[in-house]
Amino acid sequence: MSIYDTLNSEQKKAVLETDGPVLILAGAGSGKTRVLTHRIAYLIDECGVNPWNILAITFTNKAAGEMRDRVDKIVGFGSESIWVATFHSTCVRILRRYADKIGYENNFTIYDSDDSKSVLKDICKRYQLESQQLKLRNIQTAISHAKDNCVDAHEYATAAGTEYRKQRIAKAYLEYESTLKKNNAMDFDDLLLNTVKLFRDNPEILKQYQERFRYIMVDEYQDTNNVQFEFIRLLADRYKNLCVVGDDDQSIYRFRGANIRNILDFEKVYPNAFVVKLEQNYRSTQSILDAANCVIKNNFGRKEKALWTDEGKGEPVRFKRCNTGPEEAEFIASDIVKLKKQGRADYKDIAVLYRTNAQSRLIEERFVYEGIPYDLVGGVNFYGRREIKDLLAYLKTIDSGADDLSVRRIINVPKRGIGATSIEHVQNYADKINISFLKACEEADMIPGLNKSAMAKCVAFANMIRVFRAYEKECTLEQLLQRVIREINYLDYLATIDDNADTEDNEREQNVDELISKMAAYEEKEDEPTLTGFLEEVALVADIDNVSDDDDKVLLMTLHSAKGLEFDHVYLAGMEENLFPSYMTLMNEDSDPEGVEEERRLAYVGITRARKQLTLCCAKARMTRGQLQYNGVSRFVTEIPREMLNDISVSDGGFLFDGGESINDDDDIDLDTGSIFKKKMDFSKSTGYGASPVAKSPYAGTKAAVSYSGGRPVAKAAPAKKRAVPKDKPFIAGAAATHKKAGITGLKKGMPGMEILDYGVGDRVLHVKYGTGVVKEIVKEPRDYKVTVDFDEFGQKIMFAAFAKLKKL
DNA sequence: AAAGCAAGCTTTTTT
DNA sequence: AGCTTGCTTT
Repeated sequence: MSIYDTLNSEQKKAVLETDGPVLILAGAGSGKTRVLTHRIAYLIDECGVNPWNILAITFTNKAAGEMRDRVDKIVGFGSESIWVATFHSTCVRILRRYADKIGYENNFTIYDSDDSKSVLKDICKRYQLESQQLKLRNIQTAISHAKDNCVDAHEYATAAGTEYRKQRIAKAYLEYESTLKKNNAMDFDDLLLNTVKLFRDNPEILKQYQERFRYIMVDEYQDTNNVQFEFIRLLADRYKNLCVVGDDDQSIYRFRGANIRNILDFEKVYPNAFVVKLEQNYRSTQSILDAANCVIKNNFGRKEKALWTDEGKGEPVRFKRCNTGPEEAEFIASDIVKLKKQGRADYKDIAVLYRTNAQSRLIEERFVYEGIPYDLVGGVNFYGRREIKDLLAYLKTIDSGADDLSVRRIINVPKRGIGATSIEHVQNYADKINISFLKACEEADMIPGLNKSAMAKCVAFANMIRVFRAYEKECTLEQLLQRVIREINYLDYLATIDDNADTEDNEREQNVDELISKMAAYEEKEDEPTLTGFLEEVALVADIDNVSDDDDKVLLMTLHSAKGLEFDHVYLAGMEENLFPSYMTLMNEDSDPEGVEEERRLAYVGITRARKQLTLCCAKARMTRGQLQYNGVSRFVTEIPREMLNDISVSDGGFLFDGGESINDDDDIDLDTGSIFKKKMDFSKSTGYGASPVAKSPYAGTKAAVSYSGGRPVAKAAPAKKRAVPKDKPFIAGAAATHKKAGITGLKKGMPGMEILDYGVGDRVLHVKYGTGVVKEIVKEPRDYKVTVDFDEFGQKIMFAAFAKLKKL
């Protein structure tokens, strides 16, 4: 008996069909990872394929790591030379070798979407590209989609033709591209697009990789976009041993450019493709699968399939409609407490899934209140935090210095008295002679318009970076980071930036510590740790990558993040029309019916995460963006026949939800379970948890709870006690603040003060920024003169004489 | 230069 | 509602 005998017949077919294109349509929970790993083992052990020739691509590092572990377990020898990686890291590895072939340096930096955004913002400002109809956000997604479709800036500009909107996007795109190139930086989309470019322009390099990767496997194929498709197509073009695994019903990343046609049309692109359907589910009970099937069958144009299981019916799917959002959270929390008490589940067997990150707050608050330990996935990314971005910018600058964005981020952080005006001068100079911002700082004494002290500060900054670079050569990465933090007094700086000094700064400090440990961990595990390598790793992690099931905690996350995971008990929160499906998709339903279909697939993903018990929850009324909204029950609930649901909305049973109908203000609702009127009152007072110690400041409590422990960027439920100890700290901080304030005012006294003005009403004056204008009015104030000037170009401005520094003409 | 304040936007999802 | 942003104020 071989390991392959444990597979079912369809799985076995998928494993044994090793050559040529293969499409595995793998329903949720049908054991696709198992198939993939066995397939790899089969290739190596039975077909004599060199592990070196195998490439397996996934979407997340977490998935890659899991696959790697499982492959290691069943492949006898050489499993370490199998290339298992995400799309992005695969491309980075290729580009680190060959970026110079397409006009980059090989040590390019990687921009996350925040970085792209700030670059674009500068551009939009400079060229006045933003408007009511065309917002920064639109431009950013337009560019991203263009890249997803392999359209570069020039092609986009050509295609834009006379269309004004597109012309402006094209302008932004062109500028954006040249800025990134100048900064030797690539964004996420570039990693793919540039690799494809590299392959297209350099057939010999492509051939080399084609020869290397003779057997290619792609997981989650339904979520590939067009560049990813092209990347794979090119790689597989020589041997065509391409095996893709996916489920069209789980395609949920269209907004990110994923093209569901890639999987639906696979057989058109590869007419001789071997197709296998895996429909037997090894995860969930039949009740859960029935619910999933009922929902997903409402989609059109899908590949027909239906999940089934050998296991029994199990418990029926539960449905609970609460009055309000907080009540929904309360229900979920108390239900979990019950599960735990009855010994039916550990915390780690439970997940709460929702459509939008904003929904996590209420649930978190309630969890803190009930003392339920939880991990929060997503939300504000660890690497998106200010203090982390600052330090990474230092590291990036030390590593390369070509990236102006990073240099400009830190040149005045902590404050060095280099203000916006000075930065502008330096930038202008750099632009003029086409050098980097950092280089311009080095030769700041050559910069016209820059005053003496600013010059000195810029040069000092450049020197400091030089010193840091020397450190890099002589000490470990961790020591380097520690030294940087110490020498720029970063922790002192952090203490000054948050005004609510009690918890915030402490949290930032913890994040800094966390970054240090991540650096240390990286150094530990890597054979040849480099700064570039660390920055790269950091740039390509997703929040979900850091989730491990070692901790006994309930997981809170969006439905998107949950793809690929499974739990005994799953709560789907916020099953309401306008929330899920979101009002955005409902608004565009007529013009874009695909949107709702994608939401339905998302519902399908959510439902099929559950192994034993699924609970669908919603609220009749909910606070959304500061407004009370009444939502009907989500269609994804009503698509499941009532008799298949156990409605527990009223504890004594018998109450059935009323269709998808929404309720109005003056509808009388459930006066027996607490009237909606009363709940409305609750909304006005924070979030309605009365006088509990946590409720005193529910949000602050939650924030404090979001800490970074155990090496992962996830929140954990913090005990509510935290407040008591640092009680005297705000006092000290407050005292310090007072001193500082006094210091500033003291300084102020010695400042310009009341000078005698050399101009009067009616005179023409010159302002450094606003140019020329006419003085309209001068009002004497206790400290200074308030001068009103009508500028020729900027209109009327009121300013203080001491700061305006007007010159009489 | 930096603090303080009003305005507007957001969040649907993220490698 | 909460957060970021830009403008005003000192």
